[in-house]
Amino acid sequence: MIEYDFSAIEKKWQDFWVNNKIFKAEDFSDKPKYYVLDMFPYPSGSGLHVGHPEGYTATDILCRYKRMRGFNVLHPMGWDAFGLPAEQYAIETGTHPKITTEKNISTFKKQIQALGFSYDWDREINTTDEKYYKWTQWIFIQLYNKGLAYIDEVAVNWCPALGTVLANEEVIDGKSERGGHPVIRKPMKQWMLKITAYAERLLSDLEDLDWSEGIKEMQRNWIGKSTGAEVDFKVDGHDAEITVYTTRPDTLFGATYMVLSPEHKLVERITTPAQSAAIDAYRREAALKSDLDRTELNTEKTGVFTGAYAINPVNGKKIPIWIADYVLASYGTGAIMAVPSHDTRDFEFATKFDIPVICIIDPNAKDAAAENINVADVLAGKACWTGNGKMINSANEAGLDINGMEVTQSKAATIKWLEERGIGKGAVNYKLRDWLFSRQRYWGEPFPVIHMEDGSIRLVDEKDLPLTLPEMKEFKPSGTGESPLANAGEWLDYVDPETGMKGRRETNTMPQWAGSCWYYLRYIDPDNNSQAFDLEKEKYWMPVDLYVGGAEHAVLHLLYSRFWHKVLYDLGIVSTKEPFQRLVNQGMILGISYKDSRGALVPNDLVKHTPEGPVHMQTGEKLEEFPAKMSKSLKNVVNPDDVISEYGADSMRLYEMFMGPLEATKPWNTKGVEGVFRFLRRAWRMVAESEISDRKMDAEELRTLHATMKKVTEDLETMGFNTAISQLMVFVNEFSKCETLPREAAEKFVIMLSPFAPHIGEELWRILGKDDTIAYEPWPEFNEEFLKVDEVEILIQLVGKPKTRMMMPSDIDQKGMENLALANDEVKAAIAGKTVRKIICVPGRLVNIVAN
RNA sequence: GCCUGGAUGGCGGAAUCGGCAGACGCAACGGACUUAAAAUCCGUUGUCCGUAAGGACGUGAGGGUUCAAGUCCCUCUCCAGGUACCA
Repeated sequence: MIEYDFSAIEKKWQDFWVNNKIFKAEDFSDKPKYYVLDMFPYPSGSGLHVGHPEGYTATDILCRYKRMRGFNVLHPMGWDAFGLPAEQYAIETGTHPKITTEKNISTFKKQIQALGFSYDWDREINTTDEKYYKWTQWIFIQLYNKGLAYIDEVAVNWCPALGTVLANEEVIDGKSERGGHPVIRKPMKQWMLKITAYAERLLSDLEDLDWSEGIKEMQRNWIGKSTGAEVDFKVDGHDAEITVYTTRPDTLFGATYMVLSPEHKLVERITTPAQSAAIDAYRREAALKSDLDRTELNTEKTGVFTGAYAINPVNGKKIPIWIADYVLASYGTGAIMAVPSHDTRDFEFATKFDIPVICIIDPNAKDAAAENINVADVLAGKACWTGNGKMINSANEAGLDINGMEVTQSKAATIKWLEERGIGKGAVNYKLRDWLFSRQRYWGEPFPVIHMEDGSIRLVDEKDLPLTLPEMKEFKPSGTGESPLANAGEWLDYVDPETGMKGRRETNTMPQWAGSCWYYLRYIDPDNNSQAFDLEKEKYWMPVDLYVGGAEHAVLHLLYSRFWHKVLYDLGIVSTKEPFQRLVNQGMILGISYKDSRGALVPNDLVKHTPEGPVHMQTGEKLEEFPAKMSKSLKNVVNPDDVISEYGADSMRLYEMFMGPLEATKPWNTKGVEGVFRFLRRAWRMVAESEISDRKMDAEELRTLHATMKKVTEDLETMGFNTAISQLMVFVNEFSKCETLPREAAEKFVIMLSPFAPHIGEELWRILGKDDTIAYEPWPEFNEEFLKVDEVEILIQLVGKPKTRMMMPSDIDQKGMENLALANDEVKAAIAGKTVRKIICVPGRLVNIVAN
């Protein structure tokens, strides 16, 4: 008999799968299709961490299960390989990003293959491959032709000292992350994508998706739809109007001032000479601050009076116009009417600058009490009330009277009045902004764009794609804020072959999101050189049936790719409105960390384990164990390679799934790997090192087998991997007690184990005398018949408390249960002298006797 | 602040429709095997009281509904993720 030698077994079957293309997905098969997608990784230099294989293992188990269920499964993998780290490494070492990327991909691929995932490697894609980004560029051209791509002056984080533009996350407290140099806002010409044109569809189509409510809610918040009205205010003494957006048109009578964002285009025109110096100073200061700074310093409201007044259209009153950076240029119209009595921000501002507060809503007394707000204070303008109530002081002589109305009603009435007079209209607004689509980097897709001498923009002809990145030796920033491509020499030059007009190529590149926006479509037809993908194949495979990945992509990646997908849908080249039908986010895996009594973190290499618990190696102080994000500084990072070499890939996979529910955050505990490893060894011994017999199973064995088939099947359908594994453990615990193992039980168990631990599954299948792969064996069907028992243990409760247990026939009716229970000696003794009020019988479970 | 999750033994977690809380695994303890150890196997293990039989308590806290609540309702606390002057 052979020992369980995981390293030999795993190598053997991984080679077998790859060499025989066991997991090749077939286009247009008669079988039902099932498309399972993993979020493809950025192949970083540090290799795989234990978080990656969590989602990958879950999808792999499901794919293997679905194949056994007769599905034609598409399960591909690829590389999201453009990105900053390779470029930074290039700046430091001169190594071309292409070389770094290739090296990292090969490490990642080796690590992923060592886990035995059943990917169809013939469909591997790489976003930095010019055969791939040719089509990313092609999609950009389609976006441009549809009017969804435009150039705009947008402020970027410009760091003069580094001579480069920084991403938001590279700026900390207004300083560059590296070096701590000052960062300022500098307007630059940038490509924008008009995602806002799709805001409504991105919102409403969420409805039919099988995603967790949490993720849908995050997307809804990000899109941020609000309904209200736009209202025009005349400026006193000027031939000008200011349009404001408000969600509370009903509060117009309470508007006592108006605020423009510092960037508002009317500010210069309306500012009075006396105020202009102060206004200029304030605007200059605001321009230097990033949006982030503006919101971080949100403690004190600031602002300056322009000297001008607006006319409140409902009552003709003159109200002062201020500028303040709490009003953002990018939302709504960049101007607000301020109602300090019923908006907390306006109230703070008005209090600070002594602006009148006029109450126009009499608060609902109960609501006010619940929030500890004094109604008299609100009515006197000394407190702010944002809740419900009845309108007061809200009528004019021009036919608007909303006094006494509740909020919704008064809103509608006001909008109607404004619309009739042409001074306002109902309006909808979204927080969602257009997508800043250019980066000042080398390592990204070049835009297929030429800026011509005469100022026009020309797109590269589709037949001339891909526009490849030029070979360069230096990847340093250009120093002007442009991408390193500004130094690309001849590559930049373009001459129109017919007119001879000169042009210069776009030097921006696309962001990392671009390649990941449509990769799921390329897997469908990865080698197509005449189309992004074949339309018939797309119809066959789409949509993605299950998409699994980390929650960190909940908003941006998923929103951006949904947007591109809808554009492609409108172009008629994809057949579904949405790309990802079902989405599951795997939880984070935490490492074990330690802290001392003061709560200070202690790196794991300074911790000594004693029988009394962990202590500090140097001070001997007792430490407390707790889960924390894996990080280099805490030295609590678990490397999958180490786990695999010690316990094998099957144990690694099994443990990742056994830890807890896929979507939960859970701490890694290497002792737990040992536990599942022991289970696999027990399973090995049970099948490979004990006698397999053709004897008939007894009723109890049949029940265990069929209960296991039922539980594992149902748990796979709901992705309850941890409980499926525990049932397989129960099976092994039961059948290990048998002298000989019935052949049927052995075979069905090995089939059920194989999606979770495929290497040992294949090997045990061989040992059971089979000579084909187990990957396409039909999944075993359980039979409810065998789950039946003649007698069940019924709990007898007395007034809801467990009293005793007794056996009863399993098909007994409620009356029979009652009779048997009352005939029980213990029950008789317990209810002696008491009156039975009520008896509740739950078949198969319990009898509850209410007596006193 | 707001939105979304969550809180169950020493630890990770389990518990269809409200129906025996703690499956399965880890750790710990006891035993068998062994010269010994490892490995393996068998057993114990929610807490408290009790020699025992047995009893009381127990799913973040408090209240409620019910014959019966981890599960349903109300109030609160804490933790995680997201978001942040969005008018």
